[in-house]
Amino acid sequence: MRLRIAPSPTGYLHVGTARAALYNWLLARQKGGIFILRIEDTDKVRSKKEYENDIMRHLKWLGLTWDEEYRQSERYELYRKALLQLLSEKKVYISYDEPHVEGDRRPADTRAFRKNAVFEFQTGKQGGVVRFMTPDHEEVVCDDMVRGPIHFNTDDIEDFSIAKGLDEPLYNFVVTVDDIDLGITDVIRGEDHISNTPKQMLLYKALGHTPPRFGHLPLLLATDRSKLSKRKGTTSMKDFVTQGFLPEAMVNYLALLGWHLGASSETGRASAADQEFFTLDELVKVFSMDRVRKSNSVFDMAKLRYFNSHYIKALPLDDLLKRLEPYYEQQPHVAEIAGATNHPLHERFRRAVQVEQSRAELLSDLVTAVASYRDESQPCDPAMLHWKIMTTEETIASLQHSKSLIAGLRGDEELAELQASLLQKAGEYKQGDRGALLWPLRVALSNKEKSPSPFELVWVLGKDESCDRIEGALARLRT
RNA sequence: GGCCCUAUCGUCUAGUGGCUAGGACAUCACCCUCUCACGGUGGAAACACGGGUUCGAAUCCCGUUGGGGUCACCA
Repeated sequence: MRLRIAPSPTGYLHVGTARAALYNWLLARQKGGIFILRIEDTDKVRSKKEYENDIMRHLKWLGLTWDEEYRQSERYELYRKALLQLLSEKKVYISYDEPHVEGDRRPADTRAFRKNAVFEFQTGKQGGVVRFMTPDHEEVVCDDMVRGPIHFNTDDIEDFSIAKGLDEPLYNFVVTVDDIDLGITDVIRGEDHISNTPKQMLLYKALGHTPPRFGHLPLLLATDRSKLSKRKGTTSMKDFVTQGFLPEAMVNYLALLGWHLGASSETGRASAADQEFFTLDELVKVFSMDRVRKSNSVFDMAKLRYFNSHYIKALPLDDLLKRLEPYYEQQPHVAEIAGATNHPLHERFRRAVQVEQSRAELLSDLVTAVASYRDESQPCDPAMLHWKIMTTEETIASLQHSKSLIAGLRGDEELAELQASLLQKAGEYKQGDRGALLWPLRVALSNKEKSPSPFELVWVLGKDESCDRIEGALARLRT
């Protein structure tokens, strides 16, 4: 089994391309086949090396490694040979006709070009286009892996162009020549290629080969059910990366968009126990084309984020710390602390990550959250420190009480131990109204209305920094 | 417009002739709780429509409507 992903380097790796790559890769790995990356760079004007690099980088980021690599720009000899062959067999012809009359948007009657057909390029004449001599009244049937047989009538297919001159072969032609040459057995691609399929099947026949199996995947749609475009949201893999998505989440979500394992119970009814979390390795085992859906799917950022937070939570701390590294440039001073294990604030940083881990949906958010644990944060609005209808005197008393409790700590307590002892003290304070003790403490430590619990904050900041912050808050209250 | 694909909660989906139409995300309520998250429990929420076939249709057939793709000397 030989499969391929054939992106054209005219843009950054698109999420739709990534999904097609994933499905091809999964099948190849499952069947012990070969997964090929073929860069379709015959469009010399729009193809850019930058895009090619981006596509490769992000396929790797997803974990989709390839076994063979080709570039169409390096294979022109192959296309030229095939073109000459078809020309000599008069299965294609050269046309110098203009495809469209000026101002006319109707499709041209390309078959009419046949009356001026020639089979050799005229010297000195510009703009000869090679067209396929599409047969009349023939049925072409594509037995699609996801849709079943799709019927086409060749009368609906024009004499499509396959090359500009001898040295500029066009899409349908290069794809076919390459897929034959590379021995591609299965073509899994987007539904937008369905209309190309009969043309390519015709070319297979003309070149004396049997077409591969085709499988056309449903398309990814924006929330308004229109085509997924840059304006409608994130589409390129590199943007998902900078936003802080994990490849595990991306792979998992993409796999589920158009594919489903099916219910595990015999009744056929799904239950909460049904699996929706899959690693790449698990997908290799259970993925199958016959469970691919036929209809298009809307790309839902909210669910992707849900998967992302799930995988962030599941990451071991050291692993998570490593994944965070690319995001430090958004918070330069974090990089300094995180990078040096002997930095005085390094342990605090690690603890901050640990505390924020369960709260973050995106890696970039996590880095931002962690950055607020540094020393030089601004003192807060004293009014925020009051719990319910506490007076300034009561709040001061509360904070002083907290401070004496924290000052009495050994300083190396585990989080659970620390929480238990502080919680007990809070229960004894003010008839068990914990907020009277915990709210001012938490606000004094975080300078925020919303934050992790004061226990976690003390654990992260340490005894000394915690006392300093409480002292700072007290000073503000007294003025 | 021609050709092609497609149609279950807002979204992703389970379901292949008999189900109180199930799950997940999102949403709402409650619980947990000093706040925000996390977590837990519960609720609201769907078979596009019209004809058939059948004892019986979300499931099969036809049509309508909606959505999508494609109609380049791009890929």
